[in-house]
Amino acid sequence: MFRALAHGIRRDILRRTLLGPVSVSGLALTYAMSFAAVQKHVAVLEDSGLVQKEAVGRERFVRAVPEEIARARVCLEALEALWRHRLTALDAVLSQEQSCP
Amino acid sequence: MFRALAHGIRRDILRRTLLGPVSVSGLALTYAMSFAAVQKHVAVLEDSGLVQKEAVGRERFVRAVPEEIARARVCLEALEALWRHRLTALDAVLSQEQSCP
DNA sequence: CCTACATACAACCAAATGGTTGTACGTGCC
DNA sequence: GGCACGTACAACCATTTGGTTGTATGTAGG
Repeated sequence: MFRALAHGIRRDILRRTLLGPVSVSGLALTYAMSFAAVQKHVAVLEDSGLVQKEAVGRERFVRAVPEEIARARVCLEALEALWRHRLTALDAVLSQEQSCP
Repeated sequence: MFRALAHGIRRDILRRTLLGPVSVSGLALTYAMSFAAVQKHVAVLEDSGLVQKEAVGRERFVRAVPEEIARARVCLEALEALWRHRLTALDAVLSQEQSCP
């Protein structure tokens, strides 16, 4: 999932599909690459769950799944929490030392 | 930077170095891979700014830079904010329609 | 029915990634 | 000094990634 976020084009696709469903070709005409390349990026995003496709006629509309983005954010928050926990543990040690003259 | 987070081993190194500085060899003996491979993962983390190395004698202690992790989190929060903004924009449109009988 | 379009998918290619081993260098210790 | 250890770095290899083009399929519209 972080792998899917690791590419600028894919983060941009995510931004655009967060604002509302966009067809794959609608996405493709913005980027200086082939339609098939954009299709692959969408596929990577879809595999990671960050995006879903919905068929309407002959078009596939791509829309972001904000819950999955939240999962990534929560993962980073857990890392930061680890850091804060380490700080409070350090505080505990220091206050112990203070209580030992 | 998301590229650096995209590998499980690197996220694990990040977790461990958040709790306190660890030498590269200290990190290496936990993983079922060569020392050089772990060295490369640390280098990727260092290039992305998520981690810093400090020389003490012949050892290099690796410690996480929580501010950089926060930057990644903030980036995801911005995406989620985009989503919420889209919702409020939709609300605005709907309430406008309600006000047009 | 035929054409045009949106998509899917396979085959191919160059470059990046993730791993290995081997070698060299600096440092701590006997 | 000499040895062991921790690290750096280069060379090499397999696999993955990111892109291309070409071909096939389904659907909308005249």
